[in-house]
Amino acid sequence: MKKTTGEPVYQGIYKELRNQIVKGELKPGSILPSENELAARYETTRMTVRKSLQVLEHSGFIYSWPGKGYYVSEPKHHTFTLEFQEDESAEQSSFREITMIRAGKEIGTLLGIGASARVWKIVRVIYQDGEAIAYDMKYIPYQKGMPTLEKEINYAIFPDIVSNQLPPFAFHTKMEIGLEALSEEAALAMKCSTQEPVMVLYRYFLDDKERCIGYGKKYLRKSYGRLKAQSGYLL
Amino acid sequence: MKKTTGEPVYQGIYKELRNQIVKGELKPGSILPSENELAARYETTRMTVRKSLQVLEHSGFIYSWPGKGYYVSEPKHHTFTLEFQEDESAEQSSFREITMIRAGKEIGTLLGIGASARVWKIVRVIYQDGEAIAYDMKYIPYQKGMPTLEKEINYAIFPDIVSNQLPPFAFHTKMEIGLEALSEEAALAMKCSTQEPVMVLYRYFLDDKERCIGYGKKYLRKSYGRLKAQSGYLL
DNA sequence: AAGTGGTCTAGACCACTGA
DNA sequence: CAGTGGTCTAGACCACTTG
Repeated sequence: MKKTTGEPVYQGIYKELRNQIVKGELKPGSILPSENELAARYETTRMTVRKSLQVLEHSGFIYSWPGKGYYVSEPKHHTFTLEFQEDESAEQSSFREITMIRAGKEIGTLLGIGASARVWKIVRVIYQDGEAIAYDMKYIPYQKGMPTLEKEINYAIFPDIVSNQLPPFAFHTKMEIGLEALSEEAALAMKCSTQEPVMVLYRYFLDDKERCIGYGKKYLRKSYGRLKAQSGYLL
Repeated sequence: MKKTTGEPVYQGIYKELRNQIVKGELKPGSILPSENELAARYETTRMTVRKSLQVLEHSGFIYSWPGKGYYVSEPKHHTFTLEFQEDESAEQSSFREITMIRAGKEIGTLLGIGASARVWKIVRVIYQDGEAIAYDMKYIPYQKGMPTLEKEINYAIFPDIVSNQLPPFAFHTKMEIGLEALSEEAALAMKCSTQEPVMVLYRYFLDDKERCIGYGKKYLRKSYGRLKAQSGYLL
């Protein structure tokens, strides 16, 4: 293929194939031309064609079946991406409180420790325009040799706290979104009526062996707004 | 590098580098050895090393800066993946109703059509163990030449409906998760008390020009359970 | 047996970054 | 300037699928 512009050859091939898929000329399940045929058609080599196909594969448009060929994928319209940043803009407007408590049965079970084990409890109230919109609770098992948590807690973003104990790529998070009534404790701190319905974000920080090393629960009042998620393909 | 097992060379290199990152020996922001140095160290070629690095890059562990080198990324602990399947298991237990209505102001605005335009409204109640757990509403602009929707509606999964009009890769979805009180209409159909708090999933089906071609609203009662999301890295 | 994708080699030229 | 990653070539051998 002639290089008429500064655009890499493989990107041109990628775009042509992608457009055929997006337009529906190549439907899910149908097979693509083979690497050799594409290489011949575009007057280039297999490796360059493979680069195009790998980009298509990563973008979710196609998959390969060794010995057979490349096929157009079924689009994953059920997979969403949700960005959840922890109160980055709310630093000043959030009030915090740190206490050391006994885990208790519920938290102890979640964290895989005894009910009488010591646990840091970190509480924040998130305000917006002078109104309390969320109530955040974090639970972290206490360990000897832990850095003075009170000092570090200024950066009470969850991943950062956990990162003090584990390398940052050594853990992952599971999140659940549910519905509850506001607890008395939270209602009191937010100065609103108890039993008010709220969305709840449950967060589990897990190490590589799926052991829970941190648990968070966050009440979101209606005024917090909606959580947003996206599904789709990069065009 | 000697091939002692059937494992590809690039996978071995990938795993070694990945383990160093996961263990924290290579921290976010630090630079990796250059392609040439890795090629020499593993007694292979640049192209093979590049394959390893590309896998690492796709997995989110590193990024490249042309002219400088490869660097360890900051882990994205704030990006979650949420799978939301539409009631696939509930086929038999869901009741449906299809009507054609005038869009009205709210729906008309969302769909970018006039308030008096015709719109299909598709309603389903989702049951589980004899109890209504969710109430689903979908709105789709009526168009001439549309296939008989009543017939197609047996497959009333949203992406499939939209696919009748557009190729399956030509649209994407935005979703929002919020909190509301149950509408009278929904409470009536589900035989529960009106004003009951529920989670709400708002879904917007958008074409490549961000025009809304379908809108959905789904009430989830507490008994529906929690939505689940994950963030993390493949090890 | 012929065709497919998966892996790998040993070069090449380019644009870019930093000393 | 030397070093880096980005692109590209023209081959090669392998395991797998299909007729």
